[in-house]
Amino acid sequence: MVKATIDDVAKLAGVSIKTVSRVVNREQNVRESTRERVQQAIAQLNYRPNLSARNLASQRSHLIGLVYDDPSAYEIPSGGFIIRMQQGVLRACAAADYELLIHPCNYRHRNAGDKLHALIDQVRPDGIVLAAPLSNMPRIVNAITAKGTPLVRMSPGEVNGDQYKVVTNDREVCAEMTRYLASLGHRRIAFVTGHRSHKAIKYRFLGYKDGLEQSGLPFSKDLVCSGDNSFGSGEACGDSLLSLDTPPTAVFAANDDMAAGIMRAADRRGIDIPDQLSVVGFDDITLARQIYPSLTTIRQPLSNMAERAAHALINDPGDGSKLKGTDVVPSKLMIRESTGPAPA
Amino acid sequence: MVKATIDDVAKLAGVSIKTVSRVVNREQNVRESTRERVQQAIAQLNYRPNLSARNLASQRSHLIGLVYDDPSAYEIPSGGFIIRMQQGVLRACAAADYELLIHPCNYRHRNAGDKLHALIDQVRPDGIVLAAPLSNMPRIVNAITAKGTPLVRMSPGEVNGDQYKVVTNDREVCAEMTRYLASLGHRRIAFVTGHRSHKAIKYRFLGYKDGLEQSGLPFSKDLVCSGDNSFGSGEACGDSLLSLDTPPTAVFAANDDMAAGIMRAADRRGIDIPDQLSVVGFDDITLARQIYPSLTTIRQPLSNMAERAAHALINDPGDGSKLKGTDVVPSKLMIRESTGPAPA
DNA sequence: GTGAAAGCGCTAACAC
DNA sequence: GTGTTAGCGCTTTCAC
Repeated sequence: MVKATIDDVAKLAGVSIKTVSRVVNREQNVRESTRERVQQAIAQLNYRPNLSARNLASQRSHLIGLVYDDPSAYEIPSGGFIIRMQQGVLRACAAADYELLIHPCNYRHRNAGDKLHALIDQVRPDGIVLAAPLSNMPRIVNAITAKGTPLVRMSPGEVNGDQYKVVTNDREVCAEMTRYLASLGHRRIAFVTGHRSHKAIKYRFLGYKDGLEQSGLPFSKDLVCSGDNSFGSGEACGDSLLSLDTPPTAVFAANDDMAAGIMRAADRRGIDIPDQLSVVGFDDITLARQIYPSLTTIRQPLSNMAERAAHALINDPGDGSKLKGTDVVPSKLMIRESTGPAPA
Repeated sequence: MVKATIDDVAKLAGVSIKTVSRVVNREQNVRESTRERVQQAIAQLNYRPNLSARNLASQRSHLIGLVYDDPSAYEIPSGGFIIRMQQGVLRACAAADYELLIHPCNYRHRNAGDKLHALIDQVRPDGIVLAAPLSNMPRIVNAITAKGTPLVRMSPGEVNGDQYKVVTNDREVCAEMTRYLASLGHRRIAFVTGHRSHKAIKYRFLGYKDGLEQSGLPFSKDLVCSGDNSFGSGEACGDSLLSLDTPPTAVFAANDDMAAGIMRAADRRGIDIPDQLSVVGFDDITLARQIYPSLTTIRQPLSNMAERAAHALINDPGDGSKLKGTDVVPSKLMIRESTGPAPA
């Protein structure tokens, strides 16, 4: 099957290639009858513009790059997080005839920036969606912006500048979850923090403190344990929190993987969830609905966030006028089976 | 930052652009001293060839497409499966300066083939890795081969023709797992089948039957339940199997998601795993290690399979001589906590 | 409204 | 070994 080119279409429609180009690119100034004739020729020949030629001539690639922390760097990559971002970006791409290129990036490597440059120079994506925690790492962000590639950051934590970013209401929703636990009668609510390099996760901790205060509960350092977002670190924190002289009756983990680890640690000790211990997480990954009891958590609208990010990139007129400001997509509580009234 | 072109490099190195091209493409017939001079110029200008120009001129894109069943089509996409394939393909790509384009495809849609054509015509990937179950659907396979794009199929089930394919030893390893259960004293071993559209999964069922026979156990239709690969269908099958007058003491599910569903159904009924019921799955997704008790399963080397598939595509000389035959990457048992001796 | 001509940055074929 | 010359298929001036 030989490919039809713009010349074939032009010949069949009896117009110049420029006119075909106009129709394909939906430009103004084409008579309706001409447009129809060209459309017909396109359909008949099953013509589709060659991306490379288009890119070469126009300096656009119709490709979006999604860059995220390389899951191979982790022992047990859960993946649900990544899949959901991909789905969001893919929705935006599908709607605009873009394709998606994925590029995991291991920020621990010296040459992470070089690899990004290779991506940008060779493929020239029209824009890059950068996921947390890479989105808060100046080295990574600069590697991209230095090349002038339009960039949207997801959950970058605190940021300077008015570059467009898509975030969620980490702090507010975590305060809400903490108040929910307090409303169930819990007075000793522990918190398991996330990875240091992930700035946005710090807001979850702040939200937890807000929630305690709003509920009139004291904050205690003893009830805070440092995790690194992994299932294993959740297990370890669970062990240490449950070994306390007066253990907590509820544990709030900064993500679901750690919450699952905590549940596992409780299971091992024969502690019943939710009768003796309530556990909550953040993200609402697939696992949250598959473990038993199912996990009360906070649904982060990752796929919507990613979709909005990609959408902004795709619809940027080129002067960057759309790529400013902050887009807040709210998260919400998902109450399931892992939480219940505080034990008497 | 203005991009350096091949002309800039040629000028700086004092050679023609063709020589630069030769160096970049590692062709023969360049004097070592010349090569070095060019390399230096490349480094100095931080030159990287423009993919689009290269593609346009050479008809190669340095892009690999990974096409798989669209997870958005499922209520709870588990994703671990997809992530692992992506990781494998990405390893092969990274080693060869290729980038990866992902293209979920919903075979239930009428226009699935059209979307694939759009991908192929516009982007012109140098090859496509096609995952199961799409790899056993003639409509999808033909949509790709009709365009002449090199294709590697993963786990296509029975196939005609000698097109290169990467598979695992489903049947043999499932027989092995069944024998393992029998060796634990189980005599009533149930099987939960996978989705009809997924041909390779049928081999798992055949392996189960082989294993029964090899262990001298009778096959009974009553102990077979039809699932569709989803967690929910596993739960449903678990319910129905555990309601039998003489329920099985072990259940073998054709994938991990369903095994997790079965565990959940058992949990609900207060049936202890593994003391009263052994459960095993297939795939070894992340979940297998995160549920409690952890799941005994079969580790499918998805990422290796995908890597081999992409590697073959990338290193295909163009005449398709490498893209023949079948590559069998063996799976292996992962014995964990969800299996134990049959109850007395 | 439409078309002609000139590239975009690279590789391929063929000269030297 | 190295350089020259044509394109690859499209978009972009700028004419008409």
